[in-house]
Amino acid sequence: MEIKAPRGTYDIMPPDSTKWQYIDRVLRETVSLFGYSEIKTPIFEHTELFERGVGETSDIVTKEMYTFQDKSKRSLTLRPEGTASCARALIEQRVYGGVMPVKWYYSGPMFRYDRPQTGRYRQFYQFGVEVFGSKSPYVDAEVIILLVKMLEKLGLMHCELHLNSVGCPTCRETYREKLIAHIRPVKESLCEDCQARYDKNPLRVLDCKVPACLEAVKGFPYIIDSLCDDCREHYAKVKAVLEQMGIEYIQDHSLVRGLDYYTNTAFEIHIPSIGNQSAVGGGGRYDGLVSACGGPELPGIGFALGLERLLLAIDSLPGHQWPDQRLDVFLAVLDEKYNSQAMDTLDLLRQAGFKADRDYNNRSMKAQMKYADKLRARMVIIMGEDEINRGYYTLRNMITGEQMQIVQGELISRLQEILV
RNA sequence: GUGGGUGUAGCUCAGCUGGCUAGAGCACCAGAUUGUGGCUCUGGGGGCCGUGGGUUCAAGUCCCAUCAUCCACCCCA
Repeated sequence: MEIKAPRGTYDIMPPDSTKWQYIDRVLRETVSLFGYSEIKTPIFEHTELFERGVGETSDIVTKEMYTFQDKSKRSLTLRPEGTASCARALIEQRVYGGVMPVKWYYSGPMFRYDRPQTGRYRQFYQFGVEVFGSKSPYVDAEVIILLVKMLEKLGLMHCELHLNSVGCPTCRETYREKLIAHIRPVKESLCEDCQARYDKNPLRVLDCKVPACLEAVKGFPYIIDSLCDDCREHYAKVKAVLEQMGIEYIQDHSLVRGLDYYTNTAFEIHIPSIGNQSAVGGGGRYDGLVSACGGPELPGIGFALGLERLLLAIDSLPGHQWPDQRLDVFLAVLDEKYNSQAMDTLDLLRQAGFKADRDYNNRSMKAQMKYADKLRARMVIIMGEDEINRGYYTLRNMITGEQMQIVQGELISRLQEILV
């Protein structure tokens, strides 16, 4: 019986792994420019952290978590997202006692028991940022600017930024009443799920895609018209800064985040060309999170990018070329008896900073040339009987086909001339 | 959790209404070129036809189940 990777998981293999390295590198460089530092948290946490931090009524907590008991009967859960762990670390390490705000980023696997689909897996990869300790709308704007910049650096210039404000608990309550009043007369025509949402979390009726529901809620009141003075001002400032920076956005009145701790600014980035799972990134402000996790009242804001979806989006870019992986030098060794010289030469090449490799399977010259071609070597050094006896190297340029003989002492300097 | 599609060589797939030793292209290995890659030609290795059961003289082909995978809903990144 062959053992396979569990449902919804997959291996990232060469050559694809270089794409992942590339994406991760570009994202890290970009957040670093904005002053963010990396945080690495455990991949599993106490289940209670996610129940409190993500929201007990959310779909993630109620049906998508990988929860298990360890040998001491602790209930642990593989992290379904990154924000709760950041909040926990902030509290546990007493970071809030220091310089504010703190700006963190993380990158790694998350786990949700979902039905796998295009751009959706049970173990998937997210890259996220969090800022704790500032209420400034400029921080909201900076985070969104950063998000757009990260996508631009990956060549994703044409993304849809959806923006909304979900207000604070006070204005959300006012809005909730207005919305309920609007929906009540048409409640019977809603889908089953929405009838349940009507009682528990009516805001979520707004992002239901069932045609009957879309029709029923038509003309619904907008939450941004119910915001209190503070929230309205905050939102206006965020939008003003985005406009100043030339970032276009779509006011999306039905953008309601699924996680309970979000306040004020909410945003999502969509790339429609990758299909129905088009949200590549999303986030918002969560001023209630840290206290909900048992810490002090401390504002926060952040977002996460789905790396599988980013990769899909980059792949769908017309004419996009991933950076290619080439070998600088391949060493063709024509007889096993030259192995010890070959290892010295390899060492020399690598010390000089060249990506160098050789054949270890005692293949024929022809097979080694083919192998060098597969490895996309730019140069091949041939070490055969004549070379060893007379103290020179034969150097073949695999791109131009030129071939030359050089004395041993000049190998590195000649390669540097050719390859740099 | 709901609905639909698909499982045949490492990969992409063909195999009509059940009927000889199951095929192609690509990839891999070797040779043509006994010290030279990409092109061409020749040859070779490699399949319990996803798994289990059933119908039949006979199943890759039909039926059931199961697993996996893909697509959509849902949810989200």
